[in-house]
Order: sequence, then C-alpha cells, then structure tokens
Amino acid sequence: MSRRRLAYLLKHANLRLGELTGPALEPYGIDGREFGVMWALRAPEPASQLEVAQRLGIDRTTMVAMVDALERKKLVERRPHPGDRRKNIVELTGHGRDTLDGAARAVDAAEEEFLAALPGDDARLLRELLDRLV
Amino acid sequence: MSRRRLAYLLKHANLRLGELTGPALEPYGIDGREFGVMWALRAPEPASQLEVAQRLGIDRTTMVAMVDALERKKLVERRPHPGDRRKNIVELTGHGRDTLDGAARAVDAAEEEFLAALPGDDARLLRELLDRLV
DNA sequence: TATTGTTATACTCTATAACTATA
DNA sequence: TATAGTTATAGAGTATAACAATA
Repeated sequence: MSRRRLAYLLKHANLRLGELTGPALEPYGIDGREFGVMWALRAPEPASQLEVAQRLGIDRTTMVAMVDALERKKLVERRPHPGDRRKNIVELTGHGRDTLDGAARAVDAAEEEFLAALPGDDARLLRELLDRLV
Repeated sequence: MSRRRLAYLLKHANLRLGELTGPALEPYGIDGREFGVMWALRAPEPASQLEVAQRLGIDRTTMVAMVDALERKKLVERRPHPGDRRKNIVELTGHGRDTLDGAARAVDAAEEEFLAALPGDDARLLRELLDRLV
C-alpha cells in the first residue's frame, strides 16, 4: 500500500545508476553527460553540433560548453562543415575513440551492476519497455 | 545498433512523464515535487520533517523550503513534536488532504497516458521492475 | 556531544535573449 | 529572413557550512 510513484522510481533509478557510472567513468576523465555526447558521436557519419544536441535532447547553448570541455581534453574536434560554413562538424579524435571504447565497457559494467537485482531476461525487458516509452 | 543508453532512457522517460504530470497538477496549485511531499505525508501516522525528507531522498535543508511553500498554501501544517521539541510534525491539512485526493487522480491519469504505449501487463511490469531496482 | 530545523551561500544543470556569421 | 554557433545571464534544483534550540 505504501506505493512509490513512477516519477520517484524513475528519478531514483537514474540517481542510483549515476552513482555507479560516475566512479566508473572517473578513470577516463569524463562524466556521464560527456560520455553521452561522445556516445552520440560514435557513428562514422560526421554530425553537426546542433544535430548531436537534438539527438541528445539538450539545448544548443548547453552543447557549446560540453564540446568546449571535450575539445580541451582532446577527445573531440570541431572543424568547419565544407558545404555550410555556419555549421561545425564535431568528431571524436583518435584519443577520443580509444577513450570511448574503454568508457563504454566501464558503463556496460556499471549498468550490469545496476541491473543485478533483476534476472537477465527482466533486465533486457526493462530496457525494451523504456525504449518503447521514450 | 543505434542503442540508446540506459541513463538516457531513464532521464527522458522522467522528462516525458514530467511534461504530463506538470500540467495535470497545475489546477491544484502544486508541482510534481510538492505532490511528492504530500504523497509521502498521506499515511495516518504523523512524520517529522526529517523522516519525510529521508523517505523522499532529499536533503533536510531542501525540505525546509518545500514545507514552507506548502504551508503558505495551507496544504500542510507544522506542529511541535510532543516528545521531542527539536522535531516538527508535518501533517496535511483538511484542505491539503482534499487537494491530494484530486491531485493523485490527476497524476494517475498522467501516468496512464505516459504508459499508454505499453499494453496493460507491460505497464504493470515496468513499475515492478523499477521497484525492484530502487 | 549529537540531532533537528533553519539560514545563508554556492554549485550544477539548463534555458532564454541577444549577438555574429553565414545562408 | 532564417539558421548555427556563441556569449552573457538567469533560473531551477540541490547541497554544504554554520548556527540555535533541544536532547
């Protein structure tokens, strides 16, 4: 009867996951949000700053600071778009790609630990259900 | 292959839910966080400010401002704890209880709309899986 | 000494508005 | 006129530190 609300469950699930992914990413010098940007950049097709921001659902002004930080760490690079000089192409550097490989494995492990309370099928199911909602 | 990360799914699920519950609560003059506090206060047993804060996983300093706001709206009341004068008992007022009744129905409807993409069994299952994780 | 509530303060995350340069 | 990126700024939401009252 002491039912917890869906918003509470989603928020605290995300908080708990963050407590696992945060430390897992620390050795790579990035936080969860930066990992999210790099993850969105992993496709071989280059993307403009705005495209990445929209893919992640963050504001383009927020994106500026994120790319600034990642560029300072030599993990991504901006270069002008050949066909439209208003746009920046944002790409992972070689070092960024290497970092992402390791970081992605660390995040995989953190997610696995987060989902450890659920049997394998249920973990897969949870991801699928959320995917259908978002 | 374009897999979205679990943190992304949880965050955006919560954002989407908030976009539904926010407007649903507007007629009741409260936001989602205030609803959360009132929901935690619905049990007949009185609770101290700190107990409620811990139940919700929010800081006690944050709790002060939340209770201040709800008290200004005459939805909750503080009274001294009879046995321990350091503590405040926080309780719903009559008006607070009436408001919560309506607000809870509005939030139920918003959650239902949020979960509409899932067949009934899956909606129940999602809640259960999250409940086991948090 | 430790705990509860409070206040002042600061930090993180994010968005809005205004600007520059391109289209 | 509209778009991409940038900057400055402001607003949530939250936490830390210090204090008063009480245990």
